[in-house]
Amino acid sequence: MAEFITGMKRTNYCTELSAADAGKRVTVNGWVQKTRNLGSLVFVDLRDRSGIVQLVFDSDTDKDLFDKAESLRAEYVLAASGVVRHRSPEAVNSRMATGEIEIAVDAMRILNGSETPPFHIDDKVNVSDALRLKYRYLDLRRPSMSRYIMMRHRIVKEAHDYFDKQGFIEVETPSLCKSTPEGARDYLVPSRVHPGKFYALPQSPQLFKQLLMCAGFDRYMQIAKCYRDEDLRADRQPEFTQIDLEMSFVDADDVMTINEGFIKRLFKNVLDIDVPTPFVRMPYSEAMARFGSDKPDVRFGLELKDISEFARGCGFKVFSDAVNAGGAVRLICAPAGHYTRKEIDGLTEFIKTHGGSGMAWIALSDAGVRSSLGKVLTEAEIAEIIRLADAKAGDLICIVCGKSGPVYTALGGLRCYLGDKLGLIPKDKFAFLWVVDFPQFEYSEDEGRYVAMHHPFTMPKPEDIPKIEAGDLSDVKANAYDIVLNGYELGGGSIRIHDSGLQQLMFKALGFTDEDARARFGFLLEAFKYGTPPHGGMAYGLDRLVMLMTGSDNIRDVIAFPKVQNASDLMTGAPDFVDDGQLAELSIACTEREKE
RNA sequence: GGCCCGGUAGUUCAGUUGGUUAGAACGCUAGCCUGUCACGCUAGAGGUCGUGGGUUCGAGCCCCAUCCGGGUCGCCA
Repeated sequence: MAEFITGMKRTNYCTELSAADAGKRVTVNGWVQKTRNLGSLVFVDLRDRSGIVQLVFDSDTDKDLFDKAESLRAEYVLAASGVVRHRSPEAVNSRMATGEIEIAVDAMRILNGSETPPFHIDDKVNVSDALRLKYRYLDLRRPSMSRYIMMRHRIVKEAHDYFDKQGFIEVETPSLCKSTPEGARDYLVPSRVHPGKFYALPQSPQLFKQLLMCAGFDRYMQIAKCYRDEDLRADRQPEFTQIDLEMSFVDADDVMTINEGFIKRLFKNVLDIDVPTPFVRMPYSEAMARFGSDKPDVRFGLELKDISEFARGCGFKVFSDAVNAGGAVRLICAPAGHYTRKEIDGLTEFIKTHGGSGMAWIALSDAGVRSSLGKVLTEAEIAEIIRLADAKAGDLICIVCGKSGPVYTALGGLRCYLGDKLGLIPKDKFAFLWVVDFPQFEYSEDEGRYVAMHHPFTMPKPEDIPKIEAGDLSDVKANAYDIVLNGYELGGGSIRIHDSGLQQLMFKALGFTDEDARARFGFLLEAFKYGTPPHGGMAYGLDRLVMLMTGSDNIRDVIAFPKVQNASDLMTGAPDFVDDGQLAELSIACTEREKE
């Protein structure tokens, strides 16, 4: 039977205690990490969120209390009082923060028992993700996990503090919104009082923050929950958090500069790392050409090279056809290594699963040049590729051809894969940059029209507005910027359109009829009539930011209660069926469901 | 929607060409132990081999389907 805590509340967290506290009587509250029973001497490692301290019960301990100590099991919840004392020199544990001391317990209450947990609460223990997530509250007791969650708190606090100092005001925006047409799939919420109508959960507070600028708040920020009903990834959850901000009377430089200040302060205060500013600002076209990605990891080289001009006239029809069809032939040159045929085949397989149709290769081994192109190109042509690739003995040239986009995807992916595999990536480095000058539009094969690359409220570069008016959307640049860290898109933003005429032109360019535009965004166009200031902003993916700052490789680790790949919650079982009465109330027809 | 990897004790895993009673470590239970901190020693319990079919004299192993978990491409304005 559980005992009460009355009179035995914590005086200190476990790791607050040190040799300086010797002789002091303290009370600690926490969980039993481990007991070591040596017969007439019992040690208990007690854990709270700060860490571990050792409790001792020995021959001086009252008999009943000693028996109680012997009955303790892992994860029992204790309140223990006693005197802090030095350990004898040979008993000091230098691997432990509190290894110089222990608490000689003279009073203890068992506040709760515990069944043997399904896995040991310890960072050293490997446990499957599924089990960890089913018992997330136990997983979160592990020191590394609790450290992640506590660091997340500090990061959020830094964001609040910094932007507050810069004059930003936090405003909450609605979770029950109007469904937006373009972009990600919405999570829908049925309305009870409006049969057949639905709210959508916000993909971002985009329009609300623009309207806050219209309202004159000038500088807004919010830690905002966002929802996108798309498939998950290691760095993507359906429900995620943004550090969202918007500013009036600014241009893109102002937004970038104030955010460089944020990153600088954040990394200094949380990780004690000095991030040099300003960040490199790299045009989108350069990022793609050099790294095959709009979120390049610039911690290492292994850059792409374009050999389309050579390929156009070469003897290999697959290459020349690709170029003449408007595509490209590009390569990366992997540094000296011993590339076996099996490894090369593995790389080819990688290319095929990352959008490429195949991979040609040239290996410069000591024994001579081996190549998949030996039968289709002359020796001189192969020598020319080697020259263009600037390849040296031992290098492996990987060549991919086809439509430009897939070639970038495949080689950009291969670049990161090889960079990691060859150990070229300095793991302790944080390499920030801005990617700027994004295209305003991209052509969607699926929809057979141009769609907004960022979103339809993004300001085009002023000099490109005539192109939109002329109906040529192929080469319009946006006044947009992404902040990129180590190959991850950490956030992005833009200067927004604040003029109703220009906004209407954008909607028209995107193929919305006037009725469409009015039905979906009439409130925005309406607002633009009443003196909306020029404005712009950005949003960070907070979860990704925390993931990168903690050095974790999975976004689930920095979210207290995340979802698994099929977007379900293994702990609560969400989503789940609801009863027919609930559905009826929402005017939703009952569908066939599998009965157990 | 496609592709790849995985599912064996509470946990992490091993399990040979399909062949007797499916193993190890840790954990758990009981006993012993005064300086442990990966405590030690002794003994013990613990298995629907994800699930359902099939092939076979015989299936953890082979085949088919399916569920679950992970990664990824598409997707993510």
